[in-house]
Amino acid sequence: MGAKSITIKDIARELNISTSTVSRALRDSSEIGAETKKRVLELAHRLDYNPNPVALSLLNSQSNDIGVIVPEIANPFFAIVIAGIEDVAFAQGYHVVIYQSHEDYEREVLNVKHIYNRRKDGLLVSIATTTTDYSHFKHIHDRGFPIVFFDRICEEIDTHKVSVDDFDGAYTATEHLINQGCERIAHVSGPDHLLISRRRLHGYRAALLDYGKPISDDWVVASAYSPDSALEATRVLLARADRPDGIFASSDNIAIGCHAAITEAGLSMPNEIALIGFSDLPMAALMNPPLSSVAQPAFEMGRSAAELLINLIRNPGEHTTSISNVLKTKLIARKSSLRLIE
Amino acid sequence: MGAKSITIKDIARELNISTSTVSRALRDSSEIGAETKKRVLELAHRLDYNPNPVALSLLNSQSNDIGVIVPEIANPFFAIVIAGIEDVAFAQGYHVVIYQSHEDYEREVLNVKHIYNRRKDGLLVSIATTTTDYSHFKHIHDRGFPIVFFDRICEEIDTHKVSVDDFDGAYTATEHLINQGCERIAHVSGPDHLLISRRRLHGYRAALLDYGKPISDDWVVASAYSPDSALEATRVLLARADRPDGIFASSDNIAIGCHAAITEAGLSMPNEIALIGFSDLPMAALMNPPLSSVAQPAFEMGRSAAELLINLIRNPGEHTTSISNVLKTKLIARKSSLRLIE
DNA sequence: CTGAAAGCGCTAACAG
DNA sequence: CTGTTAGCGCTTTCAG
Repeated sequence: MGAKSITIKDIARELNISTSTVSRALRDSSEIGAETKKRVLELAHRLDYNPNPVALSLLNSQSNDIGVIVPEIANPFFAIVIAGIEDVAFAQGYHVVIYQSHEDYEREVLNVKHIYNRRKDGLLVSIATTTTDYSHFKHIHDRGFPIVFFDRICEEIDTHKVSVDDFDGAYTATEHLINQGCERIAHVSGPDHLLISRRRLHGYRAALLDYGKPISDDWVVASAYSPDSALEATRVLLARADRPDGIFASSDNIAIGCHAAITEAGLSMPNEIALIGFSDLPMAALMNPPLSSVAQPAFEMGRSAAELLINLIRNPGEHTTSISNVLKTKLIARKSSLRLIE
Repeated sequence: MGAKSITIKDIARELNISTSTVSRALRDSSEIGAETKKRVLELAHRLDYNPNPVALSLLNSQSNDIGVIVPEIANPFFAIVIAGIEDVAFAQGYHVVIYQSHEDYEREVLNVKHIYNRRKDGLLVSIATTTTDYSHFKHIHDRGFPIVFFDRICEEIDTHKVSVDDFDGAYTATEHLINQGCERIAHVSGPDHLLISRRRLHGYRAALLDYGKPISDDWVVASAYSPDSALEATRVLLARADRPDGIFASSDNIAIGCHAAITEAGLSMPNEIALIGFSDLPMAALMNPPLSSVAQPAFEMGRSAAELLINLIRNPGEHTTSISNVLKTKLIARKSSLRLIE
């Protein structure tokens, strides 16, 4: 198993002093003689002593780790959020441990257990699409474990949350399609039970209503947040007699599927049909035609969530009201929807 | 800090037996009476008892966690490799803890320390581009800590490695450009000190040599493995009097930069200039024109690396020769390079 | 079949 | 200023 790592005991023996003295010297306690302190520090350095974090963790029931659960790290949106989280956490001396639920409820439950049992100091989470029961979160939240939700938040639990203004972003996207002259605007939505899906759907409906455009359930098709699923859904949409001339997709991943279906059907973007997504992932600009989208401040979302969590960790018990930080989105118009020169 | 979690001590007290008996009953030891065993198990279940993994970890100096260090999870190639790793690890009862070096040497050193100190059971790593000193790996490897390198491997350390046949993949890509009628073939390479960069460069050179095509250092420009860096490099290349009519990019991320530069210069792909990348990331097919590439079996690479590592963990000391698993690549020809109908 | 005791590495009262 | 003791939660000899 390899050479044993050295402990304060080794240092104590070598120096003929007690382990507590070594411990105190290492932590630069004021009640240790300058001379002793120096000798300890020197030997520790020479021996390349490293405190055993596991022992610390057992002692304090804390780890300086914060757990993050996302559906998929392969999704660039989440990768960027994580970068934001790490940015703050690292600066505050926390290490970020990443977990993937793979959109699977069972896996999410396992991850939560792992995080709780391993004495992580807190949890940042964006819930899986298959999750409809929140008792695993409730369970640890009731025991005082710090949780902050981001993006795919859970309304049922009273704690801090960070999200974007999905309604507003969706409204703006739909409005944009209307401004470009679209008359029959469809929506490929995300899974129903996800709050972000519903909010985006509502924003879409509200814009149509405000502008007196036709609204119909036939124009709204549900899809998972994946290109494959969206491809299928869009095919159905395009096969209709009253084919839409504009599509607002609930995410860029969905928009990729729409994009493929439109290309496959031989329709021209944006003239025969205009398309806009949500998130503005890096690849949006690389598509052909480049995909319009609603940009989300992913990095900022990660930063904010991490800040709120660390606050919760450091000031436990302070039963102030839970904060819901709602970030602004930004419309990015590209060729997939730009019919007019603005 | 919330309700204390319950321990074997609680169970012991409740049942008026000793903790050791509880411990044994829980582990289904053969030397415990069926009756006692039943009562313990029942109470444990009723109380929702969970063993404290931190205590176990302190006791055994192991954690059932394996650490993985990648440059960036936002890179889909690594995200897929990780999925492969998780696939194997999860089935074997290990949890995968993901670390990012962000291509930063200092960060990589920190990650390695964390993994070693936290008593992770092993390390899977693809090294950062800025890493030129391998002593942090050497240090823990010398102490018997199990390490397996994948993709960006480190030759200096004698342990298992998983990579693809970079030379062969590069040769095939270059050969493909030659077959498509390219005469002046350039290469946008990755950082020099990365083995994969050098191997791909050599494959490129070998193909040109074999087919009697012109070879020149002017045709080879170095770039970081990022679109931005490649964009700059390609601009220089395209500004040359003897502009190339084919480019082999050392990775898809580099190819994205080449793609942008070519489009920016108003050149047509593949007729005026053909382009091929390396990795076949999902986005390659979505570009316009779709990007040709050399597919790497990323998932398989993850699986293989995890298997080798778990083997190393479970059979320590067995000083058999280190295995180098070299996986095959596959040419994926798309419109960015296909001039002829094959 | 079961209990008492020691110990993983470290810190924090409690004595000197 | 420094040492002794106890304990975080668990397993594992060693004694019954």
